[in-house]
Amino acid sequence: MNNHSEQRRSSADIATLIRQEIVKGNLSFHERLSPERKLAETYNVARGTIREALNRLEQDGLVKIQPGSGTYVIYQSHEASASAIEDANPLEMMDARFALEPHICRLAVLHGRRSEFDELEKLCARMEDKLHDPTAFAQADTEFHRGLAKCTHNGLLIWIIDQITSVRSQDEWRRMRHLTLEDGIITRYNHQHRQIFDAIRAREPEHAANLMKEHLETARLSLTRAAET
Amino acid sequence: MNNHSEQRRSSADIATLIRQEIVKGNLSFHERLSPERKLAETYNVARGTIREALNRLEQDGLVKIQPGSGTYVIYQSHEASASAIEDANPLEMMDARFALEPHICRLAVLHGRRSEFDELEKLCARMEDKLHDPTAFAQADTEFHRGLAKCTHNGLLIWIIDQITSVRSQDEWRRMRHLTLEDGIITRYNHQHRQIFDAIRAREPEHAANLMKEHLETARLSLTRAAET
DNA sequence: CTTTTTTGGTATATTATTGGTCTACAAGCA
DNA sequence: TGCTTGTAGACCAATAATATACCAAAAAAG
Repeated sequence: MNNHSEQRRSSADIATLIRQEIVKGNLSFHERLSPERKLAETYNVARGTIREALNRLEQDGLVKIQPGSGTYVIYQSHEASASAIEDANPLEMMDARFALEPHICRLAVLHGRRSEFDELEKLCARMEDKLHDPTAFAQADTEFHRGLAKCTHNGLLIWIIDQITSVRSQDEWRRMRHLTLEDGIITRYNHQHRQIFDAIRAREPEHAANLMKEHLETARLSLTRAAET
Repeated sequence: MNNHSEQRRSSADIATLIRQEIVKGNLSFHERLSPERKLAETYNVARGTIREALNRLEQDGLVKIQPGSGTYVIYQSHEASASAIEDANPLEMMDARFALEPHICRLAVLHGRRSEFDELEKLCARMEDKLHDPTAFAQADTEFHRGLAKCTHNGLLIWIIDQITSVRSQDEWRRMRHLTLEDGIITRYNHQHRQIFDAIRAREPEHAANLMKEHLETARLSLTRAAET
């Protein structure tokens, strides 16, 4: 409304201005605001006024003031996180894998090359080796499933698997995986992986697809069980 | 708003800069970052600051620090790999649909609501109406298959279908579609769509899935036939 | 294989920056 | 007048960034 440059601005005005910067996304999550002295300069206002505004914003939960360090934005703008794939939940992902991976097994049988099968075998060995290291196992597991996709020689399918995997590697997940990946489960997964691999190398598409379904069913079960605890 | 040149950069700022490099794709999957000392030089900042930033990025799961070796990107940026979808060919897409859509039919039976089925029926009617307008038919067809995905209530699957569809709508495609979409084919598609829809409304998951496989087989055949001419 | 180089990990003293606090003063308003 | 609010400046304590040196593991060179 008013904006004659030489007007005195209240702390509430400043708070509004900075709040707008934040929700508009000019200042994004975890970003540090300019120091109070600098803000005072840019807004042409005394430092005390800035401080009052910032305290207000902190009470509103937009900002965290850390003495000696700075003032940081703690507010997730909706636009930033709404990337559709970002907030897929575990069960959605399992359904997507259920759709894709059995058929990927069939295609792997059809189009896979010996060298790629050798790769898969190495990955099986690595997973069996990492029985007591859930993190390393999970990584090898991801590569195994990606390796299956690579056997199809279908760039689109590989891309889709990669996208799904990128969901899999989100933060919330890592915690859940620690819950689910006990030694017993890993042993079982390894057995299933090996079976799937054998079926593919033996060029038995339907068998491989069915084994994959079993495998995914196992994974889904341990997921839901972990979710209940 | 901040950093008019002469502001001291905090580790948070550095973390933000490097994070941007990664998500923009300047630093891609499995790539090694410059050594810390070098980064300190290029960002004009002390090594400790770089280290703090990198530790942050590691906690965020963007990066893996390997002592004695280097720091590696472990994050696949969506934007960077988006090109993979640009140059997918028709047959790759058909295989992907073969993997996805039959299972989508099963899930549609499980989770679909009456209102969504009504939507599908309208789309069937619209397609039957557009027997002599290939462009309009193709559009309704796309919406029908997307509608099936919506019945699953699985945001991830819907997203994937949308991505695949965006491949479908490329230029080269439209030409091919004119070749393939004669009246006879459209009639046959309509019949199959109607069958699939009936099976879903009758809550017969396997039947619906099999009908979808037939449908896709038909589509693939007319594609390959068009490619030969 | 051994040696050298590179790389991240750690420690520390120093310096600079930043928010926190206090005081004195001026401007606007009831 | 008396109250509130913004201004200006000084100083403090907490924190972070710097600069430097040295270590251990990995990688590269010989």
